[in-house]
Amino acid sequence: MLLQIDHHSGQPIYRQVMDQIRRQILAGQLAQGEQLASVRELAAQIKVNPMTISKAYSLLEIEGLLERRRGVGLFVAGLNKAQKSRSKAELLEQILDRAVATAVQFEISEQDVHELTKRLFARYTSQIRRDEHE
Amino acid sequence: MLLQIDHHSGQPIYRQVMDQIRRQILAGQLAQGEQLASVRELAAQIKVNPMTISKAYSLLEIEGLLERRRGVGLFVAGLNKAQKSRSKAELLEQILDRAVATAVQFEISEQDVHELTKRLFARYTSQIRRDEHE
Amino acid sequence: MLLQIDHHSGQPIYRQVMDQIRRQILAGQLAQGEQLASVRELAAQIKVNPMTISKAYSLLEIEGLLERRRGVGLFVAGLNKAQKSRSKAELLEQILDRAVATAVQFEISEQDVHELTKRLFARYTSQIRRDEHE
Amino acid sequence: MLLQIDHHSGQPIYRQVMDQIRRQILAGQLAQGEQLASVRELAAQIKVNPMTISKAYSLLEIEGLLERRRGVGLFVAGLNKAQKSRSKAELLEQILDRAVATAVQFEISEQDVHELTKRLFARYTSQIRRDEHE
DNA sequence: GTGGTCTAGACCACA
DNA sequence: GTGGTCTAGACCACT
Repeated sequence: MLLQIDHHSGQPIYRQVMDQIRRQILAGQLAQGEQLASVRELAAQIKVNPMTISKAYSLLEIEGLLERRRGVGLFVAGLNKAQKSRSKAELLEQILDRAVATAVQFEISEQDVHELTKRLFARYTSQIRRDEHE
Repeated sequence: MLLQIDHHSGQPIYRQVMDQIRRQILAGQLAQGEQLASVRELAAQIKVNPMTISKAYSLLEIEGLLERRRGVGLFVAGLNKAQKSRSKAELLEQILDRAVATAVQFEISEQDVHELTKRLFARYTSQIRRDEHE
Repeated sequence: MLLQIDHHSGQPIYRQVMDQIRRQILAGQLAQGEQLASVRELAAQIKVNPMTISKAYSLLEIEGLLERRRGVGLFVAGLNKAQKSRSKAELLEQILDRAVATAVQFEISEQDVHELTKRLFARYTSQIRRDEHE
Repeated sequence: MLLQIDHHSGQPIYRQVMDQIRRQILAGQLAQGEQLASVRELAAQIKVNPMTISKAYSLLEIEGLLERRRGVGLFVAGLNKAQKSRSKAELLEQILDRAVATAVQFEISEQDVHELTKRLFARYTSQIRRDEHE
């Protein structure tokens, strides 16, 4: 499990951990039933206080995304495909809505937004290609 | 000056004030040279402590968006068009980038994002039409 | 009487007025017995509230640098040469002391300070030459 | 960390704190990565309200001189040598410029300024020697 | 433990 | 009238 923590973003670390794990589960990068890294292991990896990881895991368990098996560890909970794609769509719409609202307020045209979107997609695609060739 | 404060968002009030004023300045809804509502006035309007408003104003002054005239009040600072449109574009790109990154991670196609964007724009446009007919 | 007011310096306007008049008196640019511009006149010239000028004048009167002649106006008070050159030396030493203290704290050598001083003097000298040719 | 606060200087306390910490960082007396005294600790030491210290620290963070580590404390930010010596030179030049401008206005010769500077340096040097023998 | 936010209320400086 | 500073004390979020 790869996590990127930005200590200077103002965003609490436990939230950054939660967000990234949640996204990986929705994206299928963390498969259902898969075991997560232990609190200590993950804490050591990203060099933060174990309490911080524990908090993130607990909150994800409350959300129903993780399942605790006592004495064993934490696992990715089952989530059917419909739920998953609904969650994905909702999360995307929520973020995109903020972008569109901003564009409308700034009187930036739909056309300009469309072109900017294309540019950003192209950037990610070329990024991925580079990663694959490494 | 109209501000919407959400006391339960977790986002600090002074930041909400800053964000909304910053956006209004960039959008031109607050014109250059215009005097802002006084600290006490705005504080009374949104029912918070004057210090909270004062803090928001001070930080915006440090950012260079506001200008103080001692004993008189605070005014929208001069900002040339180029700076303004650059700031607007940057803010939009920053938000849109998150949306695209999310779509890529979730393997949602550029086409789907485009259509969702269209839907969201349509929603705002009809919203504005309704507002105009009031 | 020429005054330069910087509205963005943080320094109160009435203090800027006081400092500049005090310096001009010490430098002899405002001669003993000379009449000062009236409160209204000066206020109009530098575009500030007349109360601000009035405050500056009153404080300078208390300091003994100005003399009020009722119904006539304010005049530069008498100050003997010895007092004047002592005041000048004191003011300069006070400012220079801060510079030296800073250099010592930053471990900038006396030699470097000397050379910087030379450069700054040269800058002012060429400035004055330009002014004289205008 | 030693700070001298003058409660009667007219200069706001939070600014005095900022100026002194800024100078200590530039002078290297506070090393990069070093943890600062906690808000409560420093507040107790100089007997002011914690918010006053907090304000000073926050503004220095905005300036980029300090770095926050959430739940841990504040640390001196990394600043490369070039930036540091540039900042030092700028601060010194700014102060020295005022001294030279004053001398020019008062028609005090460059030679006299030079000698005064020497005297002031000598005073600080002997001061330091005394401190070292204590 | 750390810093951040907010309040209520006081007093000051400025124009 | 304007904003700026400071206090005392509360509560919260983070590690």
